[in-house]
Amino acid sequence: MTERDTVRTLAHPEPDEIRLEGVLHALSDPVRLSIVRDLAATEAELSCSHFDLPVTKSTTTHHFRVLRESGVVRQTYRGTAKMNGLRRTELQTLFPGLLDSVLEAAAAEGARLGAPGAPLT
Amino acid sequence: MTERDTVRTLAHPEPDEIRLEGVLHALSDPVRLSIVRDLAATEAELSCSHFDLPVTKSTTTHHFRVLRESGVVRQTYRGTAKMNGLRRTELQTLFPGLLDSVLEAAAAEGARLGAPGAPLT
DNA sequence: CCCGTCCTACGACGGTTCTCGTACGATGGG
DNA sequence: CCCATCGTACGAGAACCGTCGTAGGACGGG
Repeated sequence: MTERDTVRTLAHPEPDEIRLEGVLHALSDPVRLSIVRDLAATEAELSCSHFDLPVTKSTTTHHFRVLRESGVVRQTYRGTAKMNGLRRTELQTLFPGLLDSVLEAAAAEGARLGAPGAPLT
Repeated sequence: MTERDTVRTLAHPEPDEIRLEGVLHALSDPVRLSIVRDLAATEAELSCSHFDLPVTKSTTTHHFRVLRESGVVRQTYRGTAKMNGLRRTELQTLFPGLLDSVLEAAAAEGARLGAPGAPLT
């Protein structure tokens, strides 16, 4: 990394090109929201293939592209793998508290729907 | 209001039927986000015709229905007019802080895009 | 009772999205 | 050098979305 990513770079929107509507739309799909939640659960970057999604690889590529083009995630190549990281800082600067609220809301809904017993441990 | 809305009732989702994805999707359209912002700017309920939207009445009806069916607004008839109010309490209970974050983000983006000079007065 | 206003229903259209399968390029290990 | 792995590109189809126009129903005022 750091300087070894000269080849195969990917286009990302600048902070001032990130649109709230685009971010909300990106997060309004269950598959993509699940990706973002997994990404938010760790500080590390995760490869596309790390995710266990109920769609094919083609569709996975599509969803990651939507997330990247809306400015939610940053993607960098690492050998054959493509690593994904949340653009926390930019999003926090543009829309303070928004990402956290959505993640908390997703967690709340997940607990409400998938675990009525509320597993705390 | 209070008890005069016996006729012509509209179907609204219960709090436990409101889905985060649905709310985010409802808010990801510029017209609908504009409606929600206007609604949030006042405590009063507003009629559909009060809004000055760049679409026809048919489309306006469609957008209000999306907002109602996703659980974002509550609609009640008042004579020939249909009044619209944000479901602040339910949303705050289900997804604490989410609505506020989105509204702040929309305001921030509006200031960033529409008013680079930042009109404060 | 009639009419104007407000909103809805229905049908339609064009565009976008989500999904897939298959075929293809890029990288790194043996 | 070959091959396995990872991701992409390119169709392609089904579904959905945003938009409109027209026609029609409900309400309130004169």
